[in-house]
Amino acid sequence: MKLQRDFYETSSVTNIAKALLGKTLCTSLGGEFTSGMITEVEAYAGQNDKACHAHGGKRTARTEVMYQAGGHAYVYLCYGIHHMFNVVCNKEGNADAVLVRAIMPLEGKELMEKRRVQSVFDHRLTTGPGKVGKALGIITQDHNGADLLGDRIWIEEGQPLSEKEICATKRIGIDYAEEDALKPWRFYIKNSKWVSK
DNA sequence: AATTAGATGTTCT
DNA sequence: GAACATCTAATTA
Repeated sequence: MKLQRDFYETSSVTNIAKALLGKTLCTSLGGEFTSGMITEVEAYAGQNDKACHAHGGKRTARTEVMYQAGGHAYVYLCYGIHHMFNVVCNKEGNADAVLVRAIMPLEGKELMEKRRVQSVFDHRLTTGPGKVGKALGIITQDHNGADLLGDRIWIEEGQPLSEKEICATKRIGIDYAEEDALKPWRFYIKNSKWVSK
């Protein structure tokens, strides 16, 4: 069952981030299908969050997608190499987003391996934002702004998780964000191998 | 085992 | 030009 628009619009980013854990992220690109369970995410709270590209209500051509209604994909090219996949949250005009940092491959494992050009199949395949994008085939900005209710990229209902299985810590790689860098907005599934170390 | 360099696009100084 | 929501491979000790 594909998640509907109100899932992305009716809750706060941090709640959506937690709710996304255990769900199934699917892509069907160029006739090739892959899916994986979301095991690690980070919440970015738009205007109020210094770590977010759109903090303070800033708008650029790149961040424009984040201001759309929840349920769209924000694909961001980082360091000129890595494509990160984000889920846009909240209503149109807000710039909240959830970064998917790690998944556990379910279907299309061979395809992911091929895309990553990595011979061994272990947890390093899809643990890390740049790797997730590559494994899922999101390697261009073509998918920036894609509707998650469409048929290229979407999220389905997955494993129900209890609060006990969810762990919250501070986010990674955003030291420049001062006090916001300490916010416990990174969530992952406890006891899962499929999270970045 | 731990640190470093290098790749490289978008945005801001 | 510098910094950045990173990853890999090579080098160091």
